[in-house]
Amino acid sequence: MGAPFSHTPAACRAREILDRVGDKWSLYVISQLGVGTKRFTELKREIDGISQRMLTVTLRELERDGIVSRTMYPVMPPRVDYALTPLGHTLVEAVRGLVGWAEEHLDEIDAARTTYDTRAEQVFG
Amino acid sequence: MGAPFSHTPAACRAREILDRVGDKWSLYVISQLGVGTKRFTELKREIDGISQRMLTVTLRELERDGIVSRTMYPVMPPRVDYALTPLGHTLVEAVRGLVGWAEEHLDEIDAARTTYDTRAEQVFG
DNA sequence: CGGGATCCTGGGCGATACTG
DNA sequence: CAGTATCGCCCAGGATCCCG
Repeated sequence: MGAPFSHTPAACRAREILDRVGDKWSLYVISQLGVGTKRFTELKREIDGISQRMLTVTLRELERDGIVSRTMYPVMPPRVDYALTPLGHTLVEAVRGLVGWAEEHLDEIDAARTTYDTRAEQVFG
Repeated sequence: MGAPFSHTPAACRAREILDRVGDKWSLYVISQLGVGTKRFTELKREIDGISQRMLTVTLRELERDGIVSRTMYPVMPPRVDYALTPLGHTLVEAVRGLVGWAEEHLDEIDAARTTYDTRAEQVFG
């Protein structure tokens, strides 16, 4: 106790996964694949605002990390299925904790922001 | 069940906190403050590689979000203490889950990367 | 000591066009 | 359908200087 997550070393580990999951799109992709196996276009349609480029890049990254599996069918037109690996599923579980925290405390954060901004507004013109 | 974190809406919530915690320095600052109250220079010394600018920016952001408290003493030379708020402490708890996942699975990720890169190396020259 | 103000650069990301 | 390739923008964040 005392030390939160034994600070420096553990914080580094945490940052490593934040670098994998904390980018703009990874979490959305992981979230969608948590529902079940999906095809490329399906993901593109469901993840609002993502470009085909970023979907490809994100999927490659996640595949490289062993979080997402890619299954290609040699047919015309091409068909590729994406799914979470077992490792990917454990990640979803881990992230669930953060989501819970978010749902529980996001209002407090918004309130704190409003308070902070209002105070700043009063101090200056 | 089935849906991991009821995908879209919850994934958005998760991204909101990832935007707060997932930047380059926030987690390090939070981690250090989890140990106890610290002064500006103390944090700067303990967080390797952070610039005074980014420490200031990060602290302001966390203060605005109600995660960090700032106490100023009107003395010369100035003295400012930073500490986690109660909300900040709950965040540390939530992040602990991710840290645990990191410690447990980071080796698997590294292995997956090596495998992936090796395979790519064999396919191309 | 604890910052602000400025300037500058890298690379993350979007837009667009082309392919098997 | 499922990508790859190219270009270019933007801004997070580093470096530097100054100030109460």
